[in-house]
Amino acid sequence: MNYWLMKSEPDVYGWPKLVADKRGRWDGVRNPIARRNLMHMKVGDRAFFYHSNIGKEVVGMMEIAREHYPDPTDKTGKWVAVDVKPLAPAKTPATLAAIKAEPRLKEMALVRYARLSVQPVTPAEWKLVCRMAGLEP
DNA sequence: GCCAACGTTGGC
DNA sequence: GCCAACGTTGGC
Repeated sequence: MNYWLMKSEPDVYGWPKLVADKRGRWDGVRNPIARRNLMHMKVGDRAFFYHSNIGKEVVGMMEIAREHYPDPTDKTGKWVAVDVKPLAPAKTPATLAAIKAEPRLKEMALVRYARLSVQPVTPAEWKLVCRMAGLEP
């Protein structure tokens, strides 16, 4: 199983909306590296939901529910979307500040490539962030 | 194919 | 609101 982190601005599409919807489409990604990551996702992979801009914290855990398919919001046919399902909310959201303060998370893509909206997470990083967020890994 | 100008993301 | 980092565009 692979682990990921996906960012969304909560005032555009936030965790509570995904929970209410029970399932969501992760679309609108327009960055080649993020696209490559989307294309590597398999059903059953886990992903953190990160609130960018407002909150700046990991607020929950999701599961990939459908592998990549053409993004319906994209006319060019170049970009892809995946479907996600919420699994569990963070009991104590893991903030960017806390993640940056943890030396073992120095190499995390969230820290190193701040602008990448879909990023891989290593198993070690996954465990640590889960612990910080009060999530079952 | 290079690179300057410009646009966007996202933290602060 | 600012700006650093980075991606994209377009002239050459």
